[in-house]
Amino acid sequence: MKEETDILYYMGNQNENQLNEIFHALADPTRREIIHMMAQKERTVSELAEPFDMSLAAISKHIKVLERANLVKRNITGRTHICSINAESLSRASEWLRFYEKFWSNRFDILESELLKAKNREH
Amino acid sequence: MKEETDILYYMGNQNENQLNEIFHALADPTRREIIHMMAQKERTVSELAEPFDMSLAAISKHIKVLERANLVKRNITGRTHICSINAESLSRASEWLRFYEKFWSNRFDILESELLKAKNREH
DNA sequence: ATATCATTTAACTATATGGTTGAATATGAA
DNA sequence: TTCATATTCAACCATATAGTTAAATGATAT
Repeated sequence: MKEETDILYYMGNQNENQLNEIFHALADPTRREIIHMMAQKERTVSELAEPFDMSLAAISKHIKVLERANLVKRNITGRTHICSINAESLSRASEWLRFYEKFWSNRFDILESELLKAKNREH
Repeated sequence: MKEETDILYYMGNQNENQLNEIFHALADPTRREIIHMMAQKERTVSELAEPFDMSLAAISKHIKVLERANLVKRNITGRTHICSINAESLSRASEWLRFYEKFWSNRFDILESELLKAKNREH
């Protein structure tokens, strides 16, 4: 039986796969910079490519990785593709992290209160 | 000149490298499960390896990746290595994500209030 | 119709990753 | 000392990743 605290159970497997892709997408500094650019406003592919010393094809691939992770959505109008952040995926990763941050710090709170109780019993 | 909103500037380069490693470490489901186990209590390497259908050496490598990302710290006592979460790195990644979550949703708030103003002017 | 612009696709390369097995290291116990 | 335990290290393999260049697709503009 899984415990209530088992985030893996709570989240299910599809979500697990999505986390793989989200974190993998975020692990590349070029892709994070792309997200940074999109955070301010939507951008076309060539706008996103401009600051990088890298082929358009390479950026195209990076965007695809972000898309696969659902971090970016693309709006095709004519020949230009306009990319924007999908914050839902950002928050999925964010939630995962906050869960463990909190879990771990709770552990210390509990530890601390146990120590306190023990200390009180000494007297 | 960088803007105040430029988290990359604010964070510096060392931090950037750490983010690469943190997100990369988190992109693997085995490593996330290892973190999950450690969230409850500290664990030895073999304890961490036990639930996986994988060699100890493989888990040893996974732990090393987590260590390199500063997500895990190791306490060697005799021949057993006790691993625990280092929440500081978790929160570094968490901060990064929250920054962009917030940034993006602010963007919509601003957009919305602009639309509202525009609407009011119509009357 | 043709040239140009925005972007993707395909084929290829080098390197990184995640796993394996077998040997090495180092501590603990008999 | 000898044997077992906990863990790492080294060499290897298959696959994935991040980049390249050149060609293909598809929409605009002339």
